[in-house]
Amino acid sequence: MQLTREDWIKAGLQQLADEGIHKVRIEALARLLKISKGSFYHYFRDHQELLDSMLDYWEVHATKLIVQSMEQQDASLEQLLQISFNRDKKMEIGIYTWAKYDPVVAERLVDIEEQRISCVAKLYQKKGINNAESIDRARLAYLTYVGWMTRFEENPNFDIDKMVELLTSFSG
Amino acid sequence: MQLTREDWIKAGLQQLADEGIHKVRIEALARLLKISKGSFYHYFRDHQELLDSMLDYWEVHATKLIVQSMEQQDASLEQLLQISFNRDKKMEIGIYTWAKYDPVVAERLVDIEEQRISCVAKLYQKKGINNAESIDRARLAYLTYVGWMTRFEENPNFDIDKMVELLTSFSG
DNA sequence: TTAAAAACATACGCTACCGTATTTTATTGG
DNA sequence: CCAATAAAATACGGTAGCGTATGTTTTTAA
Repeated sequence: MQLTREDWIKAGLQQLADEGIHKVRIEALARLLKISKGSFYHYFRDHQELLDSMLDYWEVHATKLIVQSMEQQDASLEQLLQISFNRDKKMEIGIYTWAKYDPVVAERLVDIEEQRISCVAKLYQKKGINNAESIDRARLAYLTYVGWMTRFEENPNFDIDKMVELLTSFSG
Repeated sequence: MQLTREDWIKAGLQQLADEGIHKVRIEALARLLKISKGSFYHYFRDHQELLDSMLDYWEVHATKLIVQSMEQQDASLEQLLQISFNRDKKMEIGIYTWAKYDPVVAERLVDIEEQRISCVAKLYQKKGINNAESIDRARLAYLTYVGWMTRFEENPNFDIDKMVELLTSFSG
């Protein structure tokens, strides 16, 4: 079966999730796809173009669509946080770690995370919390999410339910 | 002036903080230290031994000493969080990112973070919060810290004071 | 002072990548 | 069917890094 450009991108993203951005190498992907590396250059000018394409692909498939569906579905704050904390995080943490090495990725991540934060902030407002505090609380929830994503695989002592409970309870 | 083993370790950690673990290369460090790479092998058997030594060094100098001093100095929760959020984080984030690529580093980080968490939990208890909730709140604060460490450089919209305020206020 | 040891420099072979050039095989439209 | 195009394979030269071997300088200790 003939490969497509998208096959290379998916293989790159899979490798990113499994091994990190530094293992996203043309020859390694070619081995995984059981094809010669020569054909890679039919679909991409160079290694960088693959990386760019991977980020584009992820941005559309893993983020924009999710934010949209959350805005539509009218989910509760608790539900949104539970969904966020429970989704498969391997790809996501791969992207975040990648951003630590690539300023272009880092920049695009800021846009995405600000979207996510304002999404959460709206749900805090729905619970009757004022505008300013809603944003602060959304930022806190988001940072907790990033921290959890970073550490939950290595340290199993973090209880999602407890975190969500604390993040969604009012302060006195 | 003659170099020491510690000079190589410090250079390695500096490179880790500045460029990440993947740029901690023998020949790159030799260039930085303005010395030939041949002499590296006088102090270390191989590249891995340098990495091991770097982790040892960091564990002693950046963590054990800090935890000790905090336990002694009888600081408040707010003070501890402020100090944690304000310290230079470049080295720390370098280590955490490194852990994503190296299971040995990841494992040692679990011990360290559990120490830190129980340290924070004790301060929550001092404020009159019961044992179980203190630990949950300490975990929340810790995850927020990790998330903030990961993102604050790229996204300046996170306000430390607001985060500390939310983390230290009681819930109703 | 001088021989041994430590520190440092140089040169080498090896591997894993990159990107290019060239050739071979498949696919497709006229 | 058969050119023309696309896809894939092969072969090449180049770079960066590893670890070893070997040679040179510097330091140390008897």
